[in-house]
Amino acid sequence: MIVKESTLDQTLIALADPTRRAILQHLSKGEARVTEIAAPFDISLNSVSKHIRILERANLVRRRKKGREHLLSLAPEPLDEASSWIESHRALWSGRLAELDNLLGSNKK
Amino acid sequence: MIVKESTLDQTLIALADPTRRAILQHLSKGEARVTEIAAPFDISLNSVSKHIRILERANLVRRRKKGREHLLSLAPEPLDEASSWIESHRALWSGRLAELDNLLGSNKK
DNA sequence: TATAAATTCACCCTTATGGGTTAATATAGT
DNA sequence: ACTATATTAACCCATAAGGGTGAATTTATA
Repeated sequence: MIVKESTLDQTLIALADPTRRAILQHLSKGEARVTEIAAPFDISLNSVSKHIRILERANLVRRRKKGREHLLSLAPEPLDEASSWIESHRALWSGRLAELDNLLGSNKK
Repeated sequence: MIVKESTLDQTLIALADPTRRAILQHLSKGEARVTEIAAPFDISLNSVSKHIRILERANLVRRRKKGREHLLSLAPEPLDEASSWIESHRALWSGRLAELDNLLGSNKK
């Protein structure tokens, strides 16, 4: 049973797919329509549409409608949380391992 | 069809689950057995075992057997790749958005 | 108004996740 | 040799992902 489903979860899930990372990279060049985003991929427009929904769920992408076109743009804020989680743990863990290596090293007879 | 299945994918998938992040956090205090890791959770030992397998698949956790006990320990290296992907894109995107804000700001009559 | 374009919706299929339970395996200890 | 412990294996179940197709919806345009 899912209790909370944090935004961090959704962000990491969204980033854990190469197609979605490519979509984000495309959007880093500026606003784009769904069809434009889909063009480089040889999967259906529909699949791309679903990937976009997952990116929206994670608040990594925003949509604004202009007539029949849906214009997508980046919203990088969620990356802050993901980045800080990973970065803080990375620092902590590397530190602990280094410390452990020291202990083992100095115990070596 | 999955073509490559990068280590970055596996790392992000592994991190995108709160149970697995909690396991990593537990392991940051040092090597531990599967049973010890499972204790704080009210899910079955078996479920925890599966989570650990996913962490191993991402090379975030290493296992060494000592008799009937399996001792798990952290291997933080994969975090480097994840961190650098996110961090570099975060920087890029925030930059672009700031730039865009500037343009819009200066165009405002 | 009729048609074309841009998207999504509603389905289908397959595979993976995350949970469970009940064996099976391997090792420790008596 | 038994028995208990630590862990995985082999299943079952439900749900979500990731892909597809074809219809529906909305808006632009001839």
